[in-house]
Amino acid sequence: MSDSLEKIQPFDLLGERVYRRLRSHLWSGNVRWGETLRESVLATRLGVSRTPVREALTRLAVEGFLEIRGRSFAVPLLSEDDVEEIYHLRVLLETEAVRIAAIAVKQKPSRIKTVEAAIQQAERAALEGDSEGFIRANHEFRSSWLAQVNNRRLVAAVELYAGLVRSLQILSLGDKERQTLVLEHMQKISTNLRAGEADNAALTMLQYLSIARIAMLQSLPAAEKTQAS
Amino acid sequence: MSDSLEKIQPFDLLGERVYRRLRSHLWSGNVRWGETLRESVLATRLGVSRTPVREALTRLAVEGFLEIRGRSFAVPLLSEDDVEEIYHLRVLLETEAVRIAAIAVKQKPSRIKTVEAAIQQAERAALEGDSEGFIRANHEFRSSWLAQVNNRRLVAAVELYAGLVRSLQILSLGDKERQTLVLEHMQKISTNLRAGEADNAALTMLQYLSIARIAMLQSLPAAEKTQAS
DNA sequence: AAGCTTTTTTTTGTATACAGTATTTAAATA
DNA sequence: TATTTAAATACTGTATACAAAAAAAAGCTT
Repeated sequence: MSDSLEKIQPFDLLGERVYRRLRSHLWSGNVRWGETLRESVLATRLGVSRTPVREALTRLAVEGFLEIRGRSFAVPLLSEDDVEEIYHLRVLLETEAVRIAAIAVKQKPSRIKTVEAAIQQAERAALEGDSEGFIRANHEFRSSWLAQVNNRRLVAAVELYAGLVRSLQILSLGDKERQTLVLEHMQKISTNLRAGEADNAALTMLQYLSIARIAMLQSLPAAEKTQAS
Repeated sequence: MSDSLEKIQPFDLLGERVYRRLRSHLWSGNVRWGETLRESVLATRLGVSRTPVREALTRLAVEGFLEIRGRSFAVPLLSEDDVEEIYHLRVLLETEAVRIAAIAVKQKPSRIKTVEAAIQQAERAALEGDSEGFIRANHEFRSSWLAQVNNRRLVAAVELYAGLVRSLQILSLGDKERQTLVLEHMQKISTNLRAGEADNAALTMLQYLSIARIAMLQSLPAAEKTQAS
């Protein structure tokens, strides 16, 4: 499978590395929602100049991880409406994507292996009370079935909208009961995939996302009512 | 409706203006597919420095209007697979979006007016043999029904993927017969919307996109087979 | 002349400089 | 003391400088 003489890839540029660092920083949840970012602060803390920071911020803003407030970039404060919008899209995209994955697994059953590995990882994390590990496994689970989807743009879109609520997952997936519920759905989806039941997989995904949506809404930061004068 | 004392908006920054100019340049079709762009050339021609050009290129790349080839930005060469990917997504997103629009029109029928205006514009352009005007009207038509969709992210996604094939439309929508076919579907969708028939609107949209997909595939630039060594 | 080195040129990636704008702080007036 | 005005500060937007990398050109060898 792997080509020992594949093209050697140039090491990551600063702009790329800053982008990834900032994105995972946003995902980490250690940010104040609504906070406005100062380029020079980030640049200093990351030990680079403002140029690659600015590039990273631009990319993050285009993707929706940041918003433009006035002339600066800010961490968006997700409202209920935002969560509704995102979950509407997630249902649309992920039910379709998982359908495609089910068909792919049907054609070559061995493809289910990575999915099952991710579930085992999640089971272990849930048992050990390792919330961070559970979130990682959850992400691994999504990657594993998405790997069976041959539409790269669809995959990118799924990952994008899932990523937009990632910081809320930390609040939502810390709960033990919720972990069990999520785990059950992961297992059910895996079963559907293994059986090649595209429609069932889509249905289970819908159910999962409905639960996740409610969890997200509950763990939403209290929206400060800003009044226009 | 309009507030005479609404917030005065700052004039567009260079980065924004360059972004729009480059995007419409890409849409214009006056570009060589696969061509690799040189920042300094663009900067000189636009009379600005490389900085805002770079910002615009970054944004365009994130959105998929450009691709990163090595260290530079390049105009992507759309393959058959790309068109299939994009149309798969367009069907998914636009059938759902038009459903929502139909419900919105049902609740307030006057909302159909802008849609009908766009169709009239298209009819006039088709009659006068004004291809450019027809493409504009086609775009106007999409904007008008999208304005009834209250999910901003869904709207943005629809516009994004529609935009990715815009340069191909020039080749595809120049044809007189095709214009008639497209016009018929626009009218049918409008009728469905006016009647508040969400499912029918979605179905008509699917039919329209199926036709458009084939047209796009036919007007695809001959793919030069690049062989890896 | 074909292929390999070496040199030159071009182009990008990042840092920095600087001007204009927004924001904060301080001063002044009522 | 509250409010307005003025001064100072900080931050962004854009241009430019410079170094490293890539590409192109020239020279050498066989």
